[in-house]
Amino acid sequence: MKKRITLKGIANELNVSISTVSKSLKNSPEIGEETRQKIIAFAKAHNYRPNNIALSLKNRKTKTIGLIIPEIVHYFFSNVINGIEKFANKNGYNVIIAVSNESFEKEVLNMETLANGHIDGFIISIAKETFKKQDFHHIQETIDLGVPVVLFDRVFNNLKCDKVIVDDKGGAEAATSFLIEKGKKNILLLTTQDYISVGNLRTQGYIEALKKHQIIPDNRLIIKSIDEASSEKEMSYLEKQINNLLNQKVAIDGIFAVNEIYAASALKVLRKRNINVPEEVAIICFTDGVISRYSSPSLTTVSQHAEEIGEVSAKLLIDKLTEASPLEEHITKVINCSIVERESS
Amino acid sequence: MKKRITLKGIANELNVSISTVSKSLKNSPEIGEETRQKIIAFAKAHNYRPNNIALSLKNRKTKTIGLIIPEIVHYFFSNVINGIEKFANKNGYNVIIAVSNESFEKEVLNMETLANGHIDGFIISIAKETFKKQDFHHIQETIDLGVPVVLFDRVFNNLKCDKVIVDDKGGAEAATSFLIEKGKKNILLLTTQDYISVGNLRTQGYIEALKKHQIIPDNRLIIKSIDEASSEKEMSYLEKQINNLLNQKVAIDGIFAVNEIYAASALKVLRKRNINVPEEVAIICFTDGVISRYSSPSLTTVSQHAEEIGEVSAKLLIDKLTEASPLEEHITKVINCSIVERESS
DNA sequence: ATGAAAGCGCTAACAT
DNA sequence: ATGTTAGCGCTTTCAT
Repeated sequence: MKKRITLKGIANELNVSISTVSKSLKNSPEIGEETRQKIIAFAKAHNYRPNNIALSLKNRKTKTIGLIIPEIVHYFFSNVINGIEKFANKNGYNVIIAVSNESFEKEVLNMETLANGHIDGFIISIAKETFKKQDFHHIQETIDLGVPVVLFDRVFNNLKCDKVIVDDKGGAEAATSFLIEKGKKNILLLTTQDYISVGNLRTQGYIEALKKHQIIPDNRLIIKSIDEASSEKEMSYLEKQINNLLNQKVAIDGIFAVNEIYAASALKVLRKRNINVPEEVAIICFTDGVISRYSSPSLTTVSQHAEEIGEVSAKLLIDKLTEASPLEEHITKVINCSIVERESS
Repeated sequence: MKKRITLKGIANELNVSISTVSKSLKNSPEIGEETRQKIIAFAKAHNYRPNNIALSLKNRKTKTIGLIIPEIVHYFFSNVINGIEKFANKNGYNVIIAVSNESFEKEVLNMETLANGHIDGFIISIAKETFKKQDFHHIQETIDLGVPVVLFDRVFNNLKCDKVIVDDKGGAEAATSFLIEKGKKNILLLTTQDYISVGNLRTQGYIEALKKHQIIPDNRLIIKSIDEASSEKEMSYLEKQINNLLNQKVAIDGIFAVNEIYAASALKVLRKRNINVPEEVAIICFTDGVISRYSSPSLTTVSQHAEEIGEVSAKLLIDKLTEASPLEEHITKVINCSIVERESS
């Protein structure tokens, strides 16, 4: 276990001053050719690596980005991370991840620990609990301190910072229209309660699409899930609701689900009832994840381009960090959705 | 945008020395009650936060863990991250993530950037390409430098460090036995080529289980997938093979797949042929992920306890960092698998 | 061409 | 009880 060599170490070994070593390794023309070569050779031989911490202390730059997300075991978020990581690395930045686990307290704590010198800027997707509390002081304070912040997906409009959001309403409208254009008329919507903003937006998109096609929305065809902790419970609730509807002989020839899991629930019911997908009922859902890809039949989805969201977020932040973009101006990028067609439609 | 206040700033404002401030904030009894209170109050009012970077430079400790994984958009790995993150946070550590993307070069690069002061230790799952090259010098050098390393899942035995591995063989044996004990006799194995170590181990476990139950392994019942870049190609290859087998009227009443995707392929074929699961054919597979949970029928799986793997890895590393465990001794923890029963069996 | 010294923010041993 | 100082590793300005 040899210790990592420092400038001082090299200077001592070679009987020169620390600054001579520093300059040589930076190929400063100030230093004589011979000395420089000698120092460079020695440094290479001893595998010298500058201590980034020391650099950070001097530069006030850590070249790392703090990422705070509600959860990590999630197709959307892990893809966003991927996008951020890719772009950041390409630009010499590291990414340090903290998971809020949808908790306000953990979000605040995470920001505090990272804010003190560890990171140059934040990329955040706000926890559900924070929305419920409507308490964004921790983010506001960070911004006030001059630390650049980029919000993605779960954003709060009153915060003055860059934002990257998904065109949820537009995507939902496109999805619904897609089914209508396939000749479907009675489209069941599986969505969340209205206070969940993405669910709400997607519901709006669904209604918009119906109206555009002169279809009158039918309340019986809108099922709003309960907000259960466990997705198992949500699933069984939805299954029951769908079964009820079918038992009442309500005609359904299409289903638009605001996420994969809701679509999976529908698929389960249809399969048990021997209803053919897509011949009798076509399905489309949000989130282009593994469930959609590997279910049978595979599901047509609305892709949110999670990786792109990550890349764009990282770009916005790094532009601020490198002052490529003015610190006081803030933009909101809307990432469009696109439909990925598969067997279920 | 007020600047973050430092000890020096406080000292100046209050006309005391920096060390008086430092000591006060640490509640040192050396300092007089009155001065201390005054300083503490001032610090609080100005929202003083110590600069962690400066601390790191002094302590030679960054309180952050470097995590290097092959990919992040992956149920297993994202669960491991979750486990690491949880345990690390609880113990005051941050996690900085770098993705090798299965590339040797990126793995080496990632380690280099993080090794220079950023992190106290590494947790690594080795990239496929690194195994192909059999070049582990970057990890060896890190260990030689005295930086603790913990390897998980994809480990290389010759490296002297702590390791956390999955009991792949045991899990496969249990899975196969599980089907046998359900009365299944003709169990199809869907596995990878032998050079993929986990696939290989799981194949061994399958054969072991058959032997233990006096069943002679039948080569026709072992399908080894091709090693394609795209899982779509793999899927269609597997589907074709399974169809062939069924066309030849080879009897099959159980399927053991070494991962969810292979099981999903099988499910697809069976559904198209109207073969009932689990009545006619029971299915079990490795990886207790979302595909298994939300497919219909849902799949019985072998859970690898990814989160536990993460927690144990983090614990091993932090024990080394805090010298709770001797630096020169290395242990290998084997995490057992367990079966999660669902509809497919 | 080379080196000394200050300073980034903090701690701690050592004065006073 | 409070202050001075050195030092963590490095950069940079200002001597020599």
